[in-house]
Amino acid sequence: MALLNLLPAACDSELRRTTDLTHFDYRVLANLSEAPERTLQMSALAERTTASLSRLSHVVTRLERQGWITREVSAHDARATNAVLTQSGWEKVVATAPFHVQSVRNLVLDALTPSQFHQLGVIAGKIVRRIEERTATP
Amino acid sequence: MALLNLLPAACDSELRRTTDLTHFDYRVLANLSEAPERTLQMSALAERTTASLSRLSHVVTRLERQGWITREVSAHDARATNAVLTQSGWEKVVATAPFHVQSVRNLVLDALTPSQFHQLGVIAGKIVRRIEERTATP
DNA sequence: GGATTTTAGTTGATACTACAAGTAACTATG
DNA sequence: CATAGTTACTTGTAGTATCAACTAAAATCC
Repeated sequence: MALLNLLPAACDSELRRTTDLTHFDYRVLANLSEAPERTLQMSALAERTTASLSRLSHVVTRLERQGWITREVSAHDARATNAVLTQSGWEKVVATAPFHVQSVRNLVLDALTPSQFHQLGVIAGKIVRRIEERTATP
Repeated sequence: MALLNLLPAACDSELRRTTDLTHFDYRVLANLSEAPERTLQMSALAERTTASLSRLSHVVTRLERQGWITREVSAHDARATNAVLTQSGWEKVVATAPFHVQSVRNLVLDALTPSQFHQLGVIAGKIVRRIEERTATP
């Protein structure tokens, strides 16, 4: 429980002191930056960041106001909205990435042996799958 | 990251559907219920729940309004405030505990082998200590 | 081919959290 | 013994998250 309490807060504050992004904001931008055309449909982006569509929508609205993302209606499906990373958003990601990498390295990687780090991945995966099972069929 | 996103939310919602407590609320009440005289100084309670004093103060205010906790000034140090679990608060913990236990069992314990569960404890401990080091001396 | 359901996303109210500033009591120091 | 500093906690504010309700487009079903 201490881990769940402290680690998100720590990830956030290390990032926010230096840049002005939430850790979640960063993940949204980073995911877009890696996508083809720097574009992802909202649903796809929500899945990759494990966020609700509602939460994502609010956050994208904010990031859009800051000029890092734009929205456009999908050509194939008029219900769908694509989030597109702007040039300015791309530059933001590039500028922020080193800080993010270092905070993760400091907080997690350096604290563990390589084997423990691997184990953590396996364990987290199992728990996450468990949660997804349970929330899929209530 | 998915773990950090999903697990707290999952812990919360399983508990909130059935009872009307946040997972953090529960931890506050549970810690008090295990303390001698069902009483803890705010600072001590904050440390046990790994929360800031500010956060705790807000939450205790709410729990106090619901009649589960009362505050009293410490006899030894007039700066210090003790949080005391009321009878009604005690009953709330007793009523809630089974749900809490089962949700943790479902979400975490059942997903892992005993050895993995142990490893998770070790790994979480190392990361938490790391965070505490880093936030102690900035 | 029109009615119903599902999917995709948005929005507004409410509630929680974090940060910063403030108060009051205690301690140490010259 | 006054005063400077620390400790313990509270409170206001502003930003985020969550939930429920809503709109609109697409798919499905007689």
